[in-house]
Amino acid sequence: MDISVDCVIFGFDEQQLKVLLIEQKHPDQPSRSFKPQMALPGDLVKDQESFDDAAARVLMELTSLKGIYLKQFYAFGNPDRVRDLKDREWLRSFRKNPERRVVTIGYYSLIKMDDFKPKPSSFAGRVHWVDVYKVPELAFDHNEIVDRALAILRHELMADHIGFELLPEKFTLSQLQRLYEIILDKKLDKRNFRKNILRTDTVKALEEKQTGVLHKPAQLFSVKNPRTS
Amino acid sequence: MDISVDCVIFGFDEQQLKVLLIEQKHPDQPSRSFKPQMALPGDLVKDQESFDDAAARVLMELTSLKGIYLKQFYAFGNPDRVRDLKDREWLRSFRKNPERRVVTIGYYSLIKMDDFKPKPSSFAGRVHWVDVYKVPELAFDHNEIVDRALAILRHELMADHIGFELLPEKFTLSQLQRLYEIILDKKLDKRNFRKNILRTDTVKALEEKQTGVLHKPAQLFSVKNPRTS
DNA sequence: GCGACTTAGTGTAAAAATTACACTAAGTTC
DNA sequence: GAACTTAGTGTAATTTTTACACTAAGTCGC
Repeated sequence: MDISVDCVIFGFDEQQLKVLLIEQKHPDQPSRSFKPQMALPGDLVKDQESFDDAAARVLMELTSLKGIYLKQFYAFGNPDRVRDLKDREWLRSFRKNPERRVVTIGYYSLIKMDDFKPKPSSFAGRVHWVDVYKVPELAFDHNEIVDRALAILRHELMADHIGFELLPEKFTLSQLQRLYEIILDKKLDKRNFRKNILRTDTVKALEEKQTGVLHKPAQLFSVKNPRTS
Repeated sequence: MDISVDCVIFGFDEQQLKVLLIEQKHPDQPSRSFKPQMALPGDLVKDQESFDDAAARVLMELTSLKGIYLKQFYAFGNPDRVRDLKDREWLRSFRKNPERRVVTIGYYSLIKMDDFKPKPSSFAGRVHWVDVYKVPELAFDHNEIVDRALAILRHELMADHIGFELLPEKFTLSQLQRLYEIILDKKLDKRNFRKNILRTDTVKALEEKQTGVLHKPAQLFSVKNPRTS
C-alpha cells in the first residue's frame, strides 16, 4: 500500500472561488489524441515524511509558496478508487508499482491567487484555475475529494472565520461578503453581513480607501491576526 | 508503509464517559514482569478492505456489535509515532514487518455499555473501560488520538446532536444532561438544557416514567430518529 | 404516617443574536 | 450636471441565549 496526499488548493478572484487543477502528465504516445486528464495536485508520501510535510512539499513544488493555510480533512481509502480505465493506464505509465493500492490523505489550502507563481513540478503538467462550481470529471475519486473539501471550507468559514487567506492583505467588506456568498452559495444581506463581521472582531479598518473604482470608494480593511502555519 | 485503523470506542455509565482500552498482548517471556501496556483497539487494514470496513471489523471482533455509530476523524502520519522503546519491542514481537512504517486512520464510535459483550480477538488482550479523563499513558501516539477524538465528539455533540447512542433506548432528560455535562466538561443549567433539547426536536416523551428511584420519578424519553450506519 | 431527603419539572426577564428591510453618499464617465 | 454604480448605515420584530428559585413526587427510616 502506498499513501498519497492530494491537495485541494482554493483561490478567489473576486468573481469565483477557484480550485487549482493539473493536467496529468501523459505518455509520449502521439498516436493517441485525447483531452488531457485533469486531476488534483498530489504526490506519494515519502518514507520518513509526515503528511503535513508531504502536502506542504506538493504545494511548494507547484506554487513556490510555503507557510500558507493547509489542513488535513479526510482520508480516502475506498478499494474501488481506481475503477476507470484511464486512471489505470495513467498509473501504469507513471507509477513504479501501478498495481499497488494507493490511499489518499486529503488536504485543502487557501492561497491568494496573486501570490501564485506556477512552477514546473515533477508530478504536474499544465495547471488551471477552475471555477469550483464547474469542475470537470477528474481522475480517480478527485471529484469526491473536491466536494468534501468544499463542505469543510463552508463549515470552517462559519465556525472559525477563515477565508482571509483568499483575499488581498487589504480588502473591502464587500469583497469579503462576496467571498462568503460564493463559498456558501447563497446571497447575504449587506447590512447584516457588515454588522456580523465587525462583531467577530477579526478585521480592522485601515486609514485608506479604495481608489480607481467607478463607484463610491470603499474603506479598506485587513485581518487582525493573520494566521500563519 | 502499512495502514492501521485505531478505534476510540466511547461508552457512558451515567457517571463517567469511558473509553475502551485493550491490554496489548505481550510476549511470552515470564522473566519480564511488567505492567501490561494499554492501547486503543486497532488493526492493520487488509488489502482490499476500505477504512470503514476495517474499523467495523475491529469493532465487531472486539464487541460483537455492528451497525453502530462509527466515524473517521483524522489520519495520523507522523514519522515519529514510534519513539518509545516499549512500542518498538511490541512491534518486533507482533508484527510481520516491525520496521515498516505504520500510519493510522482514527475512528471514533459510540456504544451502549450494556450492549458490550467482550470477545477474545486476534489483536487484544483484556479490555478495560477507562474514564476518559483518566486515561493512562498509552502505546504509540494513542493518547493524542484519544484527545482528538474527544474534541471531535464535543464538537459533533453540539453541532449534530449526537450522543444518544451512548444512552439506553429509554432515558431521562437528566441522564442526557449529565452526558452533555461530562462530555463538555462543564455544568449546564437544567431549565435551559431541557428547553434547548426539546427545541432541537430530536427526542420524544414516552408514556412511561422511571421507577425504583429515591426521588420523583422522571419522564422517560427516546430519540426520535435513531441513527443507523 | 410523617419528616427528611433527593431529584424532576417548570417560567420569566434581560440580554444578545438573527432576520428583514431603503435610502443617501461618493466616486467615474460622458 | 446627470447617469450610474456600489458603499455605508439603523430600526424593529423575532428568536435565541443567559441567569435564576421553588414545588412535586417518589423512597427510606423512625
